[in-house]
Amino acid sequence: MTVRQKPRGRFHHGDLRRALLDAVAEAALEHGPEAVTLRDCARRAGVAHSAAAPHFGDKRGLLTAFATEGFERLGAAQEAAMATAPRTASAQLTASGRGYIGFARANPAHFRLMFREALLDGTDPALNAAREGAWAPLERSLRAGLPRLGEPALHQRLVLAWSAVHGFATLESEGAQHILHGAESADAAAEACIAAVVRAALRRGD
Amino acid sequence: MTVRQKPRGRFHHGDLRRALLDAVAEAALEHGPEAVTLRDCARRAGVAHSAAAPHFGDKRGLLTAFATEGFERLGAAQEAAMATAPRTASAQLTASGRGYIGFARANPAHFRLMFREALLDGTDPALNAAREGAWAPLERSLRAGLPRLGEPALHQRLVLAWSAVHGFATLESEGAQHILHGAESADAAAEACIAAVVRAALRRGD
DNA sequence: CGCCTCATCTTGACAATGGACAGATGTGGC
DNA sequence: GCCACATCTGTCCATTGTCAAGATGAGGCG
Repeated sequence: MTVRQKPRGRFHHGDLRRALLDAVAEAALEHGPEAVTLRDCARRAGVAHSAAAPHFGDKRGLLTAFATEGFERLGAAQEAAMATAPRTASAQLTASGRGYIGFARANPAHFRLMFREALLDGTDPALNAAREGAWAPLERSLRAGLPRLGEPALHQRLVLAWSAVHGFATLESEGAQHILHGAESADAAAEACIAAVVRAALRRGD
Repeated sequence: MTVRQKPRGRFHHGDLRRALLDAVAEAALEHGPEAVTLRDCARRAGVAHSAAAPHFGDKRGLLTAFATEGFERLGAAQEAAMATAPRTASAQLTASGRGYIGFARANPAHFRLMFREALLDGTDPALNAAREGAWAPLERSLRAGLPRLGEPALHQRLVLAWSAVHGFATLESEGAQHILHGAESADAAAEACIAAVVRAALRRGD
């Protein structure tokens, strides 16, 4: 009756939980996030088609766990970039944006799946915690850079920065590269976008 | 063998093409864009599940036609907003953003489906034409407002504005309202975001 | 060591889906 | 009046996600 969430030891398969999550990454990269199939993931992991049930419950559970891992890595990418940047507010904010867009670029299918709400379990506490954690660095750096701004005004800056960075990453990973980049290189477009966002977000005055 | 009451139209069905597209809109609104089912759409339209083939080919064709219609309406929403706004560059750009976000708000499921590249036929000429047409108003108004800016710099402004407006609309329609709005009203958040984008996009200097 | 509990995994079944096909049925051209 | 053809129906098939029942092996306890 008691369902143990954490499998303690490796069982028949070495680590099926990890193997299945890796299989999701593979499948999402090959055929797109919405085309991920439970049976295909099981095939990739070399197990029967219902072997995922003890670990993730159902397909939604598997994708939710995958998305949770994505949000954790998205937050970590920002933290890593910020750790090696100067402690200036603008440098920290720039690093956060670079980490965000960098993660979306390095893991386009993973990134897209993280925002397919219909495929995920929105009530999962781990997912929500990871999601909050992923957008905390941006909020923290912005709040540190604008200490005297009131709460509502600060929230507006946050929405602006979040929208622009997320919008760029989304458009890029969604197949609209031809629109975004034009004749320029992808990196230059990203850098220009981040710079503009940082300037607008840290602008003085209400 | 359920007896179906056929509407007395010219043909078997009055206008099945339109009925199916409306069914897609209904289904997408109820269960999300990725949960749209060909058979369910056919049921809503009161026809057999293979009746869509002559009109749209397959499911992807149906969704592609639906997305195409969405891009056309997205462009029209911006044009309509711009037509009633002053001819100032900033007013035109603001109106364009309002039209964009307004469409995404009024048709959240439609808007989301338009950017599910994996569900659409990216080679469809009508889709691509409508997509270009939808983002033309923003480019036109920005280009008119910055006549002396060089091409690459102008492109960067375009990317910034497009990213921020699209990012806001995406986050809002993707179920991240709790993050975006905070204690504020949704309209205030949108207006503040648009205002910041217009200010940043029309800023003088490279 | 022997056994026993239980999580893990397999097999088989089921309903639902998308696509393909042959055939019925109405529409418009001749 | 008659025929070519687009439209629509019913049926079949492979695939999918989920469930139920059974096999398998790990680790605890005597």
